[in-house]
Amino acid sequence: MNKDRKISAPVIRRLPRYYRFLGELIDKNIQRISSRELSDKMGLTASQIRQDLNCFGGFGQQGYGYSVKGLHDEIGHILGLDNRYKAILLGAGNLGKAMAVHLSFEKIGFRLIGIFDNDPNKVGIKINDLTVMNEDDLERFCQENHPDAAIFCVPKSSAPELLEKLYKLGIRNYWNFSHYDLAFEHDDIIVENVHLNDSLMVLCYKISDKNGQKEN
Amino acid sequence: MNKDRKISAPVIRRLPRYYRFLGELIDKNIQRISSRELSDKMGLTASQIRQDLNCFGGFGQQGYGYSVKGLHDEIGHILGLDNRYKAILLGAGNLGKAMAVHLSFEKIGFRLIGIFDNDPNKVGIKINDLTVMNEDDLERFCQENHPDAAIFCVPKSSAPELLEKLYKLGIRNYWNFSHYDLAFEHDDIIVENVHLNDSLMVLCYKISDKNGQKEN
DNA sequence: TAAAAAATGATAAAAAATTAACAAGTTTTA
DNA sequence: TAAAACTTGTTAATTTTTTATCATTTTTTA
Repeated sequence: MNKDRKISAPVIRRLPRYYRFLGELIDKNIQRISSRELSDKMGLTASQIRQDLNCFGGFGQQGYGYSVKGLHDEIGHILGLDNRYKAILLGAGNLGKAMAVHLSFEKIGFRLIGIFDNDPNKVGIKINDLTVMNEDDLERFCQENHPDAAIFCVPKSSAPELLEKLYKLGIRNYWNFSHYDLAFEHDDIIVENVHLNDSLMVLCYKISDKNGQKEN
Repeated sequence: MNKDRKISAPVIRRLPRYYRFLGELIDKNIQRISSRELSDKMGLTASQIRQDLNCFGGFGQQGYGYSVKGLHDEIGHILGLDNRYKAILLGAGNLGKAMAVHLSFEKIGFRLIGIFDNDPNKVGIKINDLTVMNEDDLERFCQENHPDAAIFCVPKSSAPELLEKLYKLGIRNYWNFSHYDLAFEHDDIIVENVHLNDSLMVLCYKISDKNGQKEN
């Protein structure tokens, strides 16, 4: 699929953003766009957009630009959004519930097939059309359904142990919300982190930095 | 405070992670650490750690290393975590509620002082010790309380309009969860984005990429 | 229909970020 | 107490990422 393997992380992280902006253009019924116009909208350089896209192939046409729909589809395909990776959610607390309800998994490559919690009060609750299961059912469930990925919405304290359990059950891909860095015990797992605390701290830094500059 | 202004974004984004790891060392009663040891734990190079820290000053000592507690405090201070920036939360849906309940604002530079929603069914609900207010009360509330930052947990569709409202009320700092890029209408605002969709798409890419490599 | 304008993809240049190397100083060991 | 082992902060080298340039092709205009 890819031109020649190993796309750099910065490029990959920009792809979803391209995808989003192109989606908005589709909604506005715009059919073609040049790297220049897109760069204006997105606050990037046109050069960067062309460079990024050319990691995967020449999707544009000289003198014309890019087909919005065509490029949107291409990027969706590059990201693998046409997959339906089976995901299970660990932790049905506020955060886990929010993720289950808030996200449109089906549009972005996943299907949520199970929700687990070890709190008996949570077991049995319905979220979307799934019933929260006890963590004791994990083994049976995984053997029957072979989930591809796990969404980690558990407290830091239970993260390491739970990771081991899931690793033994064959799960290698993780979306991690716990305030804990997975991925050190095993070198064959993929982890995408959402460190909310870290993000808020960065905002705190930026605010403090701005205020500091004013004072100078 | 800073040695000489303008710290690069990659460095800033690593600071919370250093802070977290140092916090764990404190919990384990470890009092000193070398850049080498820390780099092993964190999966970085020792050189990078020393380089990063030296953006802000020489916190270590030759032959000894760094005082864990001292460095933790320094980084917390650099991040501005000793502030209590007043934050309001917009959107008391699943996601907003999760943020309010899940995060320890007070430990990371903020204080949550108000929650707003435009859904009458949500107004009046208690989250933590705050009662959800109607968005019509925003103006009065802001004039009385002067919040420093807004946490954006609203749907994409209402994001642009709400941003304008808050901008007019003087709010310049945003933590953005909406699937929308703020920060183009105004060049004097600070936005820290948490694009959950984007993050999940990146995971999707990584999984697809790994599978693709296997097939090759 | 011919010239001008516009736009890509590719290559080259520049800038930024990471890693390596090392002098200078501290701690530990024997 | 003297030598060996460590470790930082800094400077240099390397690598990565971003930006600029330009030949080539397409579209638009007159």
